[in-house]
Amino acid sequence: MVAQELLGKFLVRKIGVREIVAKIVETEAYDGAEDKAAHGSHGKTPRNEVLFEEAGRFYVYFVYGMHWLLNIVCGRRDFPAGVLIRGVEIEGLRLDGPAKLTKFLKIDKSFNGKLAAKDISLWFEDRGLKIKKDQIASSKRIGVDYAGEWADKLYRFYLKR
DNA sequence: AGATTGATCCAT
DNA sequence: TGGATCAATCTG
Repeated sequence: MVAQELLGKFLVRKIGVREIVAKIVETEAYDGAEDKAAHGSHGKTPRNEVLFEEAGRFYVYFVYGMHWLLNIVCGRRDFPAGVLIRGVEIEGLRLDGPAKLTKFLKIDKSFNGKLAAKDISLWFEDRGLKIKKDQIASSKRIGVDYAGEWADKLYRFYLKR
């Protein structure tokens, strides 16, 4: 599952001459049109159409009138699966909360639909950090109580401290 | 626990 | 057109 593989990988954001390297420490998986908690479960709309694209693109959307959330699309084409980046660690500073990291990294809708790559100053790196299975914990996803049985799935993954 | 905030969606 | 909803955060 992609959500677990992303833990321990690095998200790199270049702002001007400065590169911010953020270790991914918390993710949530949203798995296809069947997942009632996922945006893709209500069909394709202008807002979520990026989710239906191929893997490797960013899906950035706005909620609660003030927060940008960063997702990476990881399903095949026309299968709306994505991983929400919920937490990162930057030089020992832990940013827990999906809107905190987007604010810190200056991520907004201009990244929506873009492929992760250096030419948009936002990309992933595998720096060879090995994550053992027993360092990964899982739990129910946050804020999706309305999703019925899907709200109880253990689709949230994070590195133990 | 409540206020905040605005894009989006669905019902009038 | 209008009101409810929402993958969140802050303050107290």
